[in-house]
Amino acid sequence: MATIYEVSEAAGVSLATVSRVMNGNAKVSERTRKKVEDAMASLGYQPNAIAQSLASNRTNSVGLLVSELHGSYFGDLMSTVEQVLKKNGKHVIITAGHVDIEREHEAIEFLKSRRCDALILHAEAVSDDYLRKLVDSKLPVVIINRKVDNLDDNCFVVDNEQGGYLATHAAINQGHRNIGYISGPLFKKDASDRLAGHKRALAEAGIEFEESSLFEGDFHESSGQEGMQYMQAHFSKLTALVCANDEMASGAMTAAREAGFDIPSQLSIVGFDNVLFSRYLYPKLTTINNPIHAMGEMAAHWVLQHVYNIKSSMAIEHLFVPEIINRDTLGKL
Amino acid sequence: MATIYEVSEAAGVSLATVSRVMNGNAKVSERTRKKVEDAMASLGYQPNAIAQSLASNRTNSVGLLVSELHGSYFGDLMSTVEQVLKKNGKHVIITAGHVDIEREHEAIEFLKSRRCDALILHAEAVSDDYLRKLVDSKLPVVIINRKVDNLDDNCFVVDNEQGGYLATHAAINQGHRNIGYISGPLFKKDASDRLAGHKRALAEAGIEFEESSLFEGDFHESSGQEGMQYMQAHFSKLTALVCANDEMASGAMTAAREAGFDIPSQLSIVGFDNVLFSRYLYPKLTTINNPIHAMGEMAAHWVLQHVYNIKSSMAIEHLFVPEIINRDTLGKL
DNA sequence: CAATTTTTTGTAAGCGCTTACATTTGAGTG
DNA sequence: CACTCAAATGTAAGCGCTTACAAAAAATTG
Repeated sequence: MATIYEVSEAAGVSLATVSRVMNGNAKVSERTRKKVEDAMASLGYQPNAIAQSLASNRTNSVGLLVSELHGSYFGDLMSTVEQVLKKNGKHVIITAGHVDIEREHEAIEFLKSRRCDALILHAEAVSDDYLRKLVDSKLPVVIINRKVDNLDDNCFVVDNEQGGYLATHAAINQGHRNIGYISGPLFKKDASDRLAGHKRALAEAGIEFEESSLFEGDFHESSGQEGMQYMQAHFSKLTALVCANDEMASGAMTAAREAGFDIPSQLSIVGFDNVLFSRYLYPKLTTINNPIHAMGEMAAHWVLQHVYNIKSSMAIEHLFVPEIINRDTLGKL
Repeated sequence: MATIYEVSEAAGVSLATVSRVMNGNAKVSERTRKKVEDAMASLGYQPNAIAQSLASNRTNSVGLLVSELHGSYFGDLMSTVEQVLKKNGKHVIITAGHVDIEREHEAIEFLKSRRCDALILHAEAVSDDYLRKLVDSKLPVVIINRKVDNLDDNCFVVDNEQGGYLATHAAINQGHRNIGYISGPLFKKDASDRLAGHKRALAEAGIEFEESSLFEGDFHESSGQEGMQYMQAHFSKLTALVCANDEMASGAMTAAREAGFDIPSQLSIVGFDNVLFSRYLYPKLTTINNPIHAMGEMAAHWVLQHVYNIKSSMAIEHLFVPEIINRDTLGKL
């Protein structure tokens, strides 16, 4: 692997000059630029990014923490962030935190040790305090899908409460009054916010919230099935079921079908997130759009603007509004 | 951010000693080790991985190229590889090639410039020659889901021909004789191998392959729909449809349903890959298991053994056998 | 206890770049 | 053509580590 020395020798110029043509910042005469470029080409020179980073204290890479590497939600997020950043010559280092405080910690430390220029975090387990300290340390950080007090400028969130409201409101609009709800793990802010929205819609329509109508799931497919089974046992009067994410909605649909319900004529279902596969389900899932794509894009642009001084026409917004996607699983009562 | 100098000063030892306790390779007396560790702790010292890499010519990171960052198939792959490697203190740098020769090239160059210790590639667009050169360059490379001549030791593949055979064979076993086939883009080896298997099953059963029974798709959902429409127009006698991946099977199912077919009583469908969502489909998709999880695991272990000398009990196998997953979309004729 | 061997520690030369600063080159003047 | 001044190039000091090699300290031996 050729080094900058060999290039400088082959081109008959100094190290500094080679570096200058590589980075294109300082001025170099046309003639020498040409010589250097020829030398690079003939040697197949490829700069050593590690050495560049060490010398310049800039890695041109941004760290991205997601909870899982698989799953539609994170797939969309990673894909979007990578695309925007790569388009601007920056690179993404992705790590997974697995919603575990230790592992999220470790992942963030890893990203820091790789000297990422900025961090984009979908951190669910670490504490608010930890995140505040991180931001205080002057490392540019953006936080996705989580609102941390005093860190408003760094957070990008969807209005989960409003999303929860919209889902239940849509069901009520179709005449439903006995509405089951499968929530996510309620210690998670987004899960409890969505539930709060559900309750608000209920209250607004003068429907009393019944404890037995609630099943606390874990955002995974299987807990949707369990939730549906729970409903049959404890809240069998339900005509509509609102689920706090699409995975659980899918599980609930399977269980409902196995129990002999036709969807939506006998049971309506509403999901949340609008992940890619929600439209592959049968019937196609009515759900709440979680603008994860828009958030990822925004996060990437924030980094571009704040860290790399690359301006874009995109105005930075911190709160994203969810909206209902009407498909085929919500029917009139 | 504290450096090794500050640690050495605080501990009253030399640079080298600090380095030694960090890496734990050379021997250091208990007393000094303790002093150094205390100094590190009190300074909150975190080694600079960039500097370590430059000095040691070892980054402890392996590059992973996938075609897309989203999608079940790649999600599974990334997840598996990351888990195995992280468990051994190695890190993964993920990039996407988007099945485009330029972008795959670029992605690989990026990984090389980041000085990855090894590369795990799911490269679909670059040429065999390019890959051979890469391997010749002494960079440890493992290639997933692609067989390159003379690179047998570096390739991990599923037997696609056998998979294609199994899918069609299963349909024939259920009495089907008019079997449509939606292939992937045939310039791709895996797509043409699967088709070859399909033809072998046909031939074995004494069924003549008809050109009109074949639709060449692109592995995406929408081409499954198009394929189904094509079948109705040009091969309407079909009673079973074999699709070269689950995405297309899902699209075909949607189109079939819209055309009024009941699955599987009026039309049977078989997929390929057994990605996660195939069991969320309704009816649950009968498909061929593509042991992507096993391949990812194997690839990671190969790297561990060959690059880092970390032995594991896992024996390296290069060919993976597919098998049929019987669910609900294939019925008796 | 001096001599020898072994273990522990220190010294210093890189790794391949960037960049402040110094020097050279080359127009542009009068 | 000597004299400025700006533009182009070169020099050299790091960036924060690792690691041969050398030196010192500790353990062993007769």
